[in-house]
Amino acid sequence: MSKSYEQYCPIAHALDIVGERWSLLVVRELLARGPRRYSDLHDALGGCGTNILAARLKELERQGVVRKRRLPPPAASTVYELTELGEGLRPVVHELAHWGLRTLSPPTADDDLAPGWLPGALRLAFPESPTTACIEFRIGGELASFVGGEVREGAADTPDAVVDGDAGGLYHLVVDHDLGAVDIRGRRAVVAELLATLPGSALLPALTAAE
Amino acid sequence: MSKSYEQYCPIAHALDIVGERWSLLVVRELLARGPRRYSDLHDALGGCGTNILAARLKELERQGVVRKRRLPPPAASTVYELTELGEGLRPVVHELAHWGLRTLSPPTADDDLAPGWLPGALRLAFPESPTTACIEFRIGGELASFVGGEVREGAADTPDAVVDGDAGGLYHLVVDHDLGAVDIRGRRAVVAELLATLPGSALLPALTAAE
DNA sequence: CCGCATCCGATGTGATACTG
DNA sequence: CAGTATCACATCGGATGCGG
Repeated sequence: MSKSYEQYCPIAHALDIVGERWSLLVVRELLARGPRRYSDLHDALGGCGTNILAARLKELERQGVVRKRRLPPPAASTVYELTELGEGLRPVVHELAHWGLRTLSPPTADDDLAPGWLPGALRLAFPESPTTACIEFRIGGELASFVGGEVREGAADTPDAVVDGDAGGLYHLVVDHDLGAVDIRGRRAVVAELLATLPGSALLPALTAAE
Repeated sequence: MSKSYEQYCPIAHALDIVGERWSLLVVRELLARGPRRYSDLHDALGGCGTNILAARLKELERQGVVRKRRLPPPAASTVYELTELGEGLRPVVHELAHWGLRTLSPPTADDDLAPGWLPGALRLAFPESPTTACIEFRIGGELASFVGGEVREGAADTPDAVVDGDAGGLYHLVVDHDLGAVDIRGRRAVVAELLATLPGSALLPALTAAE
Protein backbone atom coordinates (compact mmCIF):
# COMPACT_ATOMS: atom_id res chain seq x y z
CA MET A 1 0.00 0.00 0.00
CA SER A 2 2.82 2.36 -0.61
CA LYS A 3 -0.02 4.74 -1.33
CA SER A 4 -0.88 6.90 1.67
CA TYR A 5 -4.42 7.71 2.70
CA GLU A 6 -3.41 11.35 2.61
CA GLN A 7 -5.70 12.50 5.34
CA TYR A 8 -4.80 14.62 8.31
CA CYS A 9 -5.95 12.08 10.85
CA PRO A 10 -3.94 10.15 13.41
CA ILE A 11 -5.68 6.91 12.52
CA ALA A 12 -5.08 7.24 8.81
CA HIS A 13 -1.50 8.16 9.61
CA ALA A 14 -1.04 5.17 11.87
CA LEU A 15 -2.45 2.92 9.16
CA ASP A 16 -0.09 4.45 6.64
CA ILE A 17 2.69 3.04 8.80
CA VAL A 18 1.40 -0.29 10.08
CA GLY A 19 -1.74 -0.80 8.04
CA GLU A 20 -0.26 -2.90 5.28
CA ARG A 21 -0.83 -6.58 5.15
CA TRP A 22 1.48 -8.52 7.51
CA SER A 23 2.90 -5.41 9.17
CA LEU A 24 1.01 -5.72 12.44
CA LEU A 25 1.70 -9.43 12.55
CA VAL A 26 5.41 -8.70 12.38
CA VAL A 27 4.93 -6.30 15.28
CA ARG A 28 2.90 -8.90 17.15
CA GLU A 29 5.72 -11.38 16.77
CA LEU A 30 8.33 -8.94 18.03
CA LEU A 31 6.12 -7.89 20.92
CA ALA A 32 5.35 -11.41 21.99
CA ARG A 33 8.74 -13.04 21.49
CA GLY A 34 11.26 -10.23 21.51
CA PRO A 35 14.03 -9.71 18.93
CA ARG A 36 13.93 -12.28 16.13
CA ARG A 37 15.82 -13.22 13.05
CA TYR A 38 14.53 -12.87 9.55
CA SER A 39 13.79 -16.53 9.05
CA ASP A 40 12.20 -16.91 12.48
CA LEU A 41 9.79 -14.18 11.50
CA HIS A 42 9.21 -15.80 8.16
CA ASP A 43 8.34 -19.09 9.82
CA ALA A 44 6.13 -17.55 12.49
CA LEU A 45 4.12 -15.66 9.90
CA GLY A 46 3.05 -18.79 8.15
CA GLY A 47 5.23 -18.03 5.19
CA CYS A 48 4.15 -14.65 3.89
CA GLY A 49 6.50 -14.51 0.96
CA THR A 50 10.07 -13.61 1.61
CA ASN A 51 9.90 -10.56 -0.60
CA ILE A 52 6.89 -9.21 1.28
CA LEU A 53 8.58 -9.75 4.62
CA ALA A 54 11.70 -7.99 3.39
CA ALA A 55 9.62 -5.08 2.11
CA ARG A 56 7.68 -4.77 5.36
CA LEU A 57 10.79 -4.87 7.51
CA LYS A 58 12.43 -2.25 5.35
CA GLU A 59 9.41 0.01 5.55
CA LEU A 60 8.96 -0.50 9.28
CA GLU A 61 12.62 0.29 9.77
CA ARG A 62 12.34 3.42 7.65
CA GLN A 63 9.39 4.53 9.76
CA GLY A 64 11.30 3.96 12.97
CA VAL A 65 9.12 1.15 14.25
CA VAL A 66 11.70 -1.60 13.92
CA ARG A 67 15.47 -1.62 14.26
CA LYS A 68 18.01 -4.01 12.79
CA ARG A 69 20.83 -5.13 15.02
CA ARG A 70 23.82 -7.32 14.42
CA LEU A 71 24.61 -9.73 17.21
CA PRO A 72 28.24 -10.13 18.31
CA PRO A 73 30.36 -12.83 16.60
CA PRO A 74 29.61 -15.92 18.73
CA ALA A 75 26.11 -16.04 17.28
CA ALA A 76 26.77 -13.90 14.24
CA SER A 77 23.33 -13.07 13.03
CA THR A 78 21.02 -10.17 12.44
CA VAL A 79 17.96 -9.66 14.57
CA TYR A 80 15.05 -7.28 14.25
CA GLU A 81 13.68 -5.59 17.33
CA LEU A 82 11.13 -2.93 18.15
CA THR A 83 12.15 0.63 18.79
CA GLU A 84 10.47 2.63 21.55
CA LEU A 85 7.96 3.76 18.95
CA GLY A 86 7.31 0.16 18.03
CA GLU A 87 6.92 -0.82 21.67
CA GLY A 88 4.27 1.86 21.85
CA LEU A 89 2.09 -0.38 19.67
CA ARG A 90 1.66 -2.82 22.54
CA PRO A 91 -1.60 -1.28 23.80
CA VAL A 92 -2.93 -1.23 20.25
CA VAL A 93 -2.11 -4.86 19.60
CA HIS A 94 -3.39 -5.71 23.05
CA GLU A 95 -6.79 -4.13 22.41
CA LEU A 96 -6.94 -5.67 18.95
CA ALA A 97 -6.24 -9.10 20.36
CA HIS A 98 -9.08 -8.82 22.83
CA TRP A 99 -11.46 -7.66 20.18
CA GLY A 100 -10.40 -10.51 17.95
CA LEU A 101 -11.01 -13.00 20.73
CA ARG A 102 -14.71 -12.16 20.74
CA THR A 103 -15.28 -13.77 17.40
CA LEU A 104 -12.56 -16.39 17.58
CA SER A 105 -13.86 -19.76 18.56
CA PRO A 106 -11.98 -21.83 21.13
CA PRO A 107 -8.96 -23.71 19.84
CA THR A 108 -9.82 -27.16 18.57
CA ALA A 109 -6.60 -28.95 19.44
CA ASP A 110 -3.22 -27.92 20.72
CA ASP A 111 -1.77 -28.95 17.38
CA ASP A 112 -2.93 -25.63 15.94
CA LEU A 113 -0.52 -23.77 18.15
CA ALA A 114 3.17 -23.22 17.58
CA PRO A 115 5.49 -24.47 20.32
CA GLY A 116 6.27 -21.78 22.84
CA TRP A 117 3.04 -19.90 22.22
CA LEU A 118 2.05 -19.57 25.87
CA PRO A 119 4.43 -16.86 27.13
CA GLY A 120 3.68 -14.66 24.14
CA ALA A 121 -0.03 -15.23 24.48
CA LEU A 122 0.07 -14.23 28.15
CA ARG A 123 2.14 -11.18 27.38
CA LEU A 124 -0.35 -10.09 24.74
CA ALA A 125 -3.37 -10.95 26.84
CA PHE A 126 -2.50 -9.11 30.02
CA PRO A 127 -1.35 -5.54 30.60
CA GLU A 128 2.20 -4.90 31.61
CA SER A 129 2.01 -4.73 35.39
CA PRO A 130 -1.29 -6.21 36.27
CA THR A 131 -0.53 -7.76 39.60
CA THR A 132 2.31 -8.45 41.97
CA ALA A 133 1.11 -11.97 42.51
CA CYS A 134 2.98 -14.99 41.24
CA ILE A 135 0.93 -17.30 39.07
CA GLU A 136 2.06 -20.39 37.20
CA PHE A 137 0.31 -21.51 34.01
CA ARG A 138 0.44 -25.11 32.79
CA ILE A 139 -1.53 -25.17 29.58
CA GLY A 140 -1.50 -28.11 27.26
CA GLY A 141 2.14 -28.98 27.74
CA GLU A 142 3.29 -25.37 27.83
CA LEU A 143 4.62 -23.76 30.98
CA ALA A 144 4.89 -20.08 31.87
CA SER A 145 4.63 -17.86 34.90
CA PHE A 146 3.66 -14.42 36.06
CA VAL A 147 6.33 -13.10 38.37
CA GLY A 148 6.20 -9.53 39.60
CA GLY A 149 3.96 -8.46 36.76
CA GLU A 150 6.20 -10.01 34.11
CA VAL A 151 5.81 -13.17 32.09
CA ARG A 152 8.60 -15.73 32.25
CA GLU A 153 8.98 -19.07 30.58
CA GLY A 154 8.96 -22.09 32.82
CA ALA A 155 7.76 -22.72 36.34
CA ALA A 156 7.58 -20.30 39.23
CA ASP A 157 9.43 -20.78 42.51
CA THR A 158 6.67 -20.16 45.00
CA PRO A 159 3.48 -19.49 43.05
CA ASP A 160 0.45 -18.00 44.77
CA ALA A 161 -1.64 -20.02 42.36
CA VAL A 162 -1.17 -22.65 39.68
CA VAL A 163 -3.49 -22.68 36.67
CA ASP A 164 -3.75 -26.02 34.93
CA GLY A 165 -5.69 -26.88 31.81
CA ASP A 166 -5.73 -26.99 28.02
CA ALA A 167 -5.81 -24.19 25.47
CA GLY A 168 -9.59 -24.26 25.34
CA GLY A 169 -9.76 -23.83 29.08
CA LEU A 170 -7.44 -20.85 28.95
CA TYR A 171 -9.63 -19.41 26.21
CA HIS A 172 -12.73 -19.62 28.36
CA LEU A 173 -10.87 -18.27 31.35
CA VAL A 174 -9.82 -15.18 29.43
CA VAL A 175 -12.91 -14.67 27.27
CA ASP A 176 -15.73 -15.77 29.56
CA HIS A 177 -13.94 -15.16 32.85
CA ASP A 178 -14.89 -18.67 33.74
CA LEU A 179 -12.67 -19.73 36.61
CA GLY A 180 -14.12 -23.20 36.30
CA ALA A 181 -12.71 -23.76 32.82
CA VAL A 182 -9.30 -24.53 34.24
CA ASP A 183 -7.98 -26.22 37.33
CA ILE A 184 -6.74 -23.68 39.87
CA ARG A 185 -4.68 -24.65 42.88
CA GLY A 186 -3.68 -22.13 45.51
CA ARG A 187 -5.28 -18.73 45.84
CA ARG A 188 -8.08 -18.43 43.31
CA ALA A 189 -8.44 -14.78 44.23
CA VAL A 190 -5.19 -13.72 42.57
CA VAL A 191 -6.39 -15.25 39.31
CA ALA A 192 -9.66 -13.38 39.61
CA GLU A 193 -7.70 -10.19 40.21
CA LEU A 194 -5.67 -10.79 37.09
CA LEU A 195 -8.83 -11.24 35.03
CA ALA A 196 -10.15 -7.98 36.39
CA THR A 197 -7.34 -6.15 34.61
CA LEU A 198 -8.55 -7.29 31.19
CA PRO A 199 -10.26 -4.90 28.80
CA GLY A 200 -13.05 -7.42 28.56
CA SER A 201 -13.94 -7.04 32.20
CA ALA A 202 -15.05 -3.53 31.44
CA LEU A 203 -16.60 -4.31 28.08
CA LEU A 204 -18.27 -7.68 28.28
CA PRO A 205 -20.73 -6.92 31.06
CA ALA A 206 -21.69 -3.75 29.22
CA LEU A 207 -22.57 -5.63 26.06
CA THR A 208 -25.92 -6.90 27.22
CA ALA A 209 -26.85 -3.39 28.30
CA ALA A 210 -26.42 -0.39 26.07
CA GLU A 211 -22.88 0.40 25.05
CA MET B 1 -7.74 -9.44 0.96
CA SER B 2 -10.36 -12.10 0.82
CA LYS B 3 -7.45 -14.30 1.74
CA SER B 4 -7.29 -15.01 5.44
CA TYR B 5 -4.06 -15.20 7.40
CA GLU B 6 -5.17 -18.64 8.52
CA GLN B 7 -3.52 -18.53 11.89
CA TYR B 8 -5.09 -19.37 15.20
CA CYS B 9 -4.38 -16.01 16.72
CA PRO B 10 -6.80 -13.32 17.88
CA ILE B 11 -4.78 -10.60 16.18
CA ALA B 12 -4.62 -12.36 12.85
CA HIS B 13 -8.33 -13.06 13.19
CA ALA B 14 -9.11 -9.42 13.98
CA LEU B 15 -7.08 -8.35 10.96
CA ASP B 16 -8.95 -10.85 8.81
CA ILE B 17 -12.05 -8.83 9.64
CA VAL B 18 -10.93 -5.20 9.77
CA GLY B 19 -7.42 -5.40 8.38
CA GLU B 20 -8.20 -4.61 4.80
CA ARG B 21 -7.46 -1.24 3.35
CA TRP B 22 -10.14 1.37 4.25
CA SER B 23 -12.00 -0.91 6.67
CA LEU B 24 -10.78 0.72 9.87
CA LEU B 25 -11.33 4.16 8.40
CA VAL B 26 -14.96 3.27 7.78
CA VAL B 27 -15.17 2.18 11.41
CA ARG B 28 -13.46 5.39 12.51
CA GLU B 29 -16.03 7.42 10.64
CA LEU B 30 -18.94 5.56 12.19
CA LEU B 31 -17.40 5.78 15.65
CA ALA B 32 -16.72 9.48 15.41
CA ARG B 33 -19.86 10.68 13.66
CA GLY B 34 -22.46 7.98 14.26
CA PRO B 35 -24.67 6.38 11.58
CA ARG B 36 -23.89 7.70 8.09
CA ARG B 37 -25.09 7.33 4.58
CA TYR B 38 -23.15 5.71 1.80
CA SER B 39 -22.19 8.94 0.11
CA ASP B 40 -21.27 10.64 3.37
CA LEU B 41 -18.84 7.81 4.00
CA HIS B 42 -17.54 8.06 0.48
CA ASP B 43 -16.88 11.78 0.90
CA ALA B 44 -15.30 11.46 4.34
CA LEU B 45 -12.93 8.78 3.12
CA GLY B 46 -11.36 11.04 0.56
CA GLY B 47 -13.00 9.14 -2.24
CA CYS B 48 -11.81 5.60 -1.94
CA GLY B 49 -13.53 4.25 -5.01
CA THR B 50 -17.21 3.44 -4.78
CA ASN B 51 -16.66 -0.18 -5.58
CA ILE B 52 -14.15 -0.56 -2.76
CA LEU B 53 -16.45 1.13 -0.27
CA ALA B 54 -19.32 -1.10 -1.33
CA ALA B 55 -17.14 -4.18 -0.98
CA ARG B 56 -15.90 -3.13 2.48
CA LEU B 57 -19.36 -2.34 3.77
CA LYS B 58 -20.66 -5.64 2.48
CA GLU B 59 -17.83 -7.53 4.15
CA LEU B 60 -18.12 -5.62 7.42
CA GLU B 61 -21.84 -6.30 7.41
CA ARG B 62 -21.28 -9.98 6.76
CA GLN B 63 -18.87 -10.08 9.69
CA GLY B 64 -21.37 -8.40 11.98
CA VAL B 65 -19.37 -5.23 12.51
CA VAL B 66 -21.71 -2.92 10.63
CA ARG B 67 -25.46 -2.92 10.17
CA LYS B 68 -27.55 -1.37 7.40
CA ARG B 69 -30.70 0.41 8.45
CA ARG B 70 -33.43 2.09 6.46
CA LEU B 71 -34.67 5.33 7.93
CA PRO B 72 -38.45 5.97 8.10
CA PRO B 73 -40.11 7.74 5.14
CA PRO B 74 -39.64 11.44 6.01
CA ALA B 75 -35.93 11.13 5.30
CA ALA B 76 -36.08 7.97 3.26
CA SER B 77 -32.50 6.86 3.13
CA THR B 78 -30.21 4.07 4.15
CA VAL B 79 -27.63 4.51 6.86
CA TYR B 80 -24.83 2.32 8.08
CA GLU B 81 -24.18 1.99 11.78
CA LEU B 82 -21.96 -0.05 14.05
CA THR B 83 -23.23 -3.14 15.80
CA GLU B 84 -22.24 -3.85 19.38
CA LEU B 85 -19.30 -5.78 17.98
CA GLY B 86 -18.32 -2.79 15.90
CA GLU B 87 -18.65 -0.47 18.88
CA GLY B 88 -16.20 -2.76 20.60
CA LEU B 89 -13.54 -1.45 18.24
CA ARG B 90 -13.60 1.92 19.97
CA PRO B 91 -10.71 1.13 22.34
CA VAL B 92 -8.69 -0.23 19.43
CA VAL B 93 -9.21 2.84 17.29
CA HIS B 94 -8.64 4.99 20.34
CA GLU B 95 -5.24 3.45 21.04
CA LEU B 96 -4.32 3.52 17.38
CA ALA B 97 -5.15 7.21 17.17
CA HIS B 98 -2.89 8.02 20.08
CA TRP B 99 -0.08 6.02 18.63
CA GLY B 100 -0.54 7.75 15.31
CA LEU B 101 -0.40 11.14 16.98
CA ARG B 102 3.17 10.51 18.05
CA THR B 103 4.49 10.76 14.54
CA LEU B 104 1.89 13.11 13.14
CA SER B 105 3.08 16.67 12.95
CA PRO B 106 0.78 19.48 14.08
CA PRO B 107 -1.82 20.59 11.57
CA THR B 108 -0.57 23.31 9.28
CA ALA B 109 -3.82 25.16 8.70
CA ASP B 110 -7.43 24.52 9.56
CA ASP B 111 -8.09 24.11 5.85
CA ASP B 112 -6.80 20.55 6.11
CA LEU B 113 -9.71 19.62 8.30
CA ALA B 114 -13.21 18.73 7.22
CA PRO B 115 -15.98 20.83 8.73
CA GLY B 116 -17.39 19.29 11.90
CA TRP B 117 -14.18 17.47 12.73
CA LEU B 118 -13.98 18.63 16.33
CA PRO B 119 -16.68 16.54 18.03
CA GLY B 120 -15.41 13.38 16.35
CA ALA B 121 -11.83 14.19 17.21
CA LEU B 122 -12.72 14.69 20.86
CA ARG B 123 -14.72 11.47 20.94
CA LEU B 124 -11.77 9.57 19.50
CA ALA B 125 -9.21 11.31 21.68
CA PHE B 126 -10.81 10.80 25.06
CA PRO B 127 -12.19 7.70 26.72
CA GLU B 128 -15.91 7.34 27.15
CA SER B 129 -16.55 8.68 30.64
CA PRO B 130 -13.42 10.52 31.53
CA THR B 131 -14.79 13.21 33.78
CA THR B 132 -18.02 14.64 35.05
CA ALA B 133 -16.81 18.15 34.41
CA CYS B 134 -18.26 20.35 31.71
CA ILE B 135 -15.71 21.75 29.28
CA GLU B 136 -16.31 23.80 26.17
CA PHE B 137 -13.89 23.66 23.23
CA ARG B 138 -13.61 26.48 20.71
CA ILE B 139 -11.02 25.39 18.22
CA GLY B 140 -10.46 27.22 14.98
CA GLY B 141 -14.08 28.04 14.31
CA GLU B 142 -15.35 24.68 15.57
CA LEU B 143 -17.36 24.36 18.74
CA ALA B 144 -17.96 21.31 20.92
CA SER B 145 -18.43 20.46 24.57
CA PHE B 146 -17.87 17.77 27.13
CA VAL B 147 -21.01 17.35 29.18
CA GLY B 148 -21.31 14.55 31.69
CA GLY B 149 -18.56 12.57 30.03
CA GLU B 150 -20.12 12.88 26.58
CA VAL B 151 -19.19 15.00 23.63
CA ARG B 152 -21.85 17.31 22.20
CA GLU B 153 -21.74 19.71 19.32
CA GLY B 154 -22.06 23.37 20.16
CA ALA B 155 -21.60 25.38 23.33
CA ALA B 156 -22.12 24.25 26.89
CA ASP B 157 -24.60 25.86 29.25
CA THR B 158 -22.45 26.39 32.30
CA PRO B 159 -18.94 25.16 31.48
CA ASP B 160 -16.41 24.61 34.23
CA ALA B 161 -13.78 25.63 31.71
CA VAL B 162 -13.58 26.98 28.17
CA VAL B 163 -10.69 25.94 25.94
CA ASP B 164 -9.94 28.37 23.13
CA GLY B 165 -7.33 28.05 20.39
CA ASP B 166 -6.52 26.65 16.96
CA ALA B 167 -6.03 23.10 15.78
CA GLY B 168 -2.29 23.29 16.42
CA GLY B 169 -2.93 24.36 19.98
CA LEU B 170 -5.28 21.44 20.55
CA TYR B 171 -2.64 19.14 19.10
CA HIS B 172 -0.03 20.32 21.59
CA LEU B 173 -2.52 20.16 24.41
CA VAL B 174 -3.30 16.52 23.68
CA VAL B 175 0.16 15.35 22.59
CA ASP B 176 2.49 17.37 24.78
CA HIS B 177 0.03 17.99 27.61
CA ASP B 178 0.93 21.64 27.25
CA LEU B 179 -1.82 23.62 28.94
CA GLY B 180 -0.20 26.76 27.61
CA ALA B 181 -0.82 25.86 23.98
CA VAL B 182 -4.43 26.98 24.25
CA ASP B 183 -6.29 29.66 26.10
CA ILE B 184 -8.13 28.27 29.10
CA ARG B 185 -10.72 30.23 31.00
CA GLY B 186 -12.37 28.92 34.15
CA ARG B 187 -11.01 25.97 36.10
CA ARG B 188 -7.75 24.82 34.51
CA ALA B 189 -7.72 21.84 36.85
CA VAL B 190 -10.61 20.08 35.10
CA VAL B 191 -8.70 20.27 31.81
CA ALA B 192 -5.63 18.82 33.48
CA GLU B 193 -7.80 16.01 34.87
CA LEU B 194 -9.10 15.25 31.41
CA LEU B 195 -5.57 15.02 30.03
CA ALA B 196 -4.68 12.61 32.81
CA THR B 197 -7.13 10.09 31.32
CA LEU B 198 -5.21 9.87 28.05
CA PRO B 199 -3.12 6.80 27.21
CA GLY B 200 -0.25 9.15 26.56
CA SER B 201 -0.18 10.27 30.15
CA ALA B 202 0.87 6.79 31.12
CA LEU B 203 3.13 6.20 28.15
CA LEU B 204 4.94 9.42 27.40
CA PRO B 205 6.68 9.85 30.74
CA ALA B 206 7.71 6.22 30.60
CA LEU B 207 9.40 6.62 27.25
CA THR B 208 12.51 8.28 28.57
CA ALA B 209 12.88 5.55 31.14
CA ALA B 210 12.72 1.87 30.27
CA GLU B 211 9.43 0.70 28.85
C1' DC C 1 21.13 -22.33 6.47
C1' DC C 2 20.39 -16.98 6.41
C1' DG C 3 18.91 -12.77 4.17
C1' DC C 4 17.25 -11.14 0.82
C1' DA C 5 16.25 -10.00 -4.83
C1' DT C 6 13.84 -11.33 -9.03
C1' DC C 7 10.32 -13.10 -11.88
C1' DC C 8 5.39 -14.14 -12.73
C1' DG C 9 0.49 -15.40 -12.40
C1' DA C 10 -3.45 -14.25 -9.41
C1' DT C 11 -5.74 -10.92 -6.97
C1' DG C 12 -6.90 -6.32 -5.20
C1' DT C 13 -7.11 -1.34 -6.10
C1' DG C 14 -8.58 3.23 -8.08
C1' DA C 15 -10.71 6.27 -11.45
C1' DT C 16 -14.34 6.75 -14.44
C1' DA C 17 -18.65 5.57 -16.42
C1' DC C 18 -23.08 4.02 -15.96
C1' DT C 19 -27.77 2.32 -13.99
C1' DG C 20 -32.06 2.01 -10.81
C1' DC D 1 -28.53 8.79 -3.72
C1' DA D 2 -26.76 4.12 -3.74
C1' DG D 3 -24.56 1.48 -5.65
C1' DT D 4 -22.73 -1.91 -10.11
C1' DA D 5 -19.63 -2.50 -14.28
C1' DT D 6 -15.42 -1.96 -16.47
C1' DC D 7 -10.56 -1.74 -17.11
C1' DA D 8 -5.63 -0.18 -16.56
C1' DC D 9 -2.55 -0.85 -13.07
C1' DA D 10 -0.39 -1.83 -8.50
C1' DT D 11 0.33 -5.21 -5.17
C1' DC D 12 0.49 -9.90 -3.33
C1' DG D 13 1.87 -14.63 -2.84
C1' DG D 14 4.72 -18.39 -4.27
C1' DA D 15 8.65 -20.22 -6.48
C1' DT D 16 13.15 -19.76 -7.46
C1' DG D 17 17.85 -17.94 -7.52
C1' DC D 18 21.98 -16.54 -5.25
C1' DG D 19 25.74 -14.48 -2.61
C1' DG D 20 27.54 -14.75 2.25
